[in-house]
Amino acid sequence: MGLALRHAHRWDLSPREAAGLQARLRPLVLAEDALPAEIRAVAGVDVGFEDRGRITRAAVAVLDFPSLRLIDQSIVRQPTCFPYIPGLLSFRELPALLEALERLNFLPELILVDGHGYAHPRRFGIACHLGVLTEIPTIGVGKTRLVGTHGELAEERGSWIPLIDSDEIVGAVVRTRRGVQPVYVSVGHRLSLSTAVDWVLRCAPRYRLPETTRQAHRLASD
DNA sequence: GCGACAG
DNA sequence: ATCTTGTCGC
Repeated sequence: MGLALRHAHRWDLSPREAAGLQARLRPLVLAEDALPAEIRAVAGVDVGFEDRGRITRAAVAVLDFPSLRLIDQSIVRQPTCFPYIPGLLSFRELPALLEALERLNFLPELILVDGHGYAHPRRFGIACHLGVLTEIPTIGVGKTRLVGTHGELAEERGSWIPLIDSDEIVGAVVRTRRGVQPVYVSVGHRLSLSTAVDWVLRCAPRYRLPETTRQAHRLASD
């Protein structure tokens, strides 16, 4: 309860129609800080698959901030409705994820998504899509690159450099832990890139991936 | 036509 | 994402 979809739409679209919808929703993304003054709960969302991909399992882990203790969770299983197509990930994972969010007892003020946000071919990755539909601030945290190039990143935790695509800064390559591969951070909705990087570092005090993502992944996997 | 390609 | 054993390093 409490979750009101601002721009709900149909999900039974062809890949071509899906790409067109992304272009239509893209202008709704706000890449400026518009978060609540106090953030008490941060959530991580992730999706796993069963039965060789026929079943989609979406999970949401809500953590108290700054303790990062799990305070609420939700797991939803649904028949998979869309194939995996690079650039159209949200049409495969969001239906189940939105259902999981609706079943939450406590809504978070910020969501870290497993996948890119603005660092996307049409600047509308799954983090942007989820943010625009729910109006909850979101951050895209990818484990691998979808678009863009970047230079050498310093080794120390906390260092970051811009991710550039078509002469535009679309995200940041962030070192959340020394000696491990960086993560790709980008704006989802209602915050700036630097604020997004700050929150990812605050939520990933020890491991490569944010605690939010780790918890959600655990729920969506085993 | 030849690669690249989130999860 | 998922299918899968051992292995290198702190």
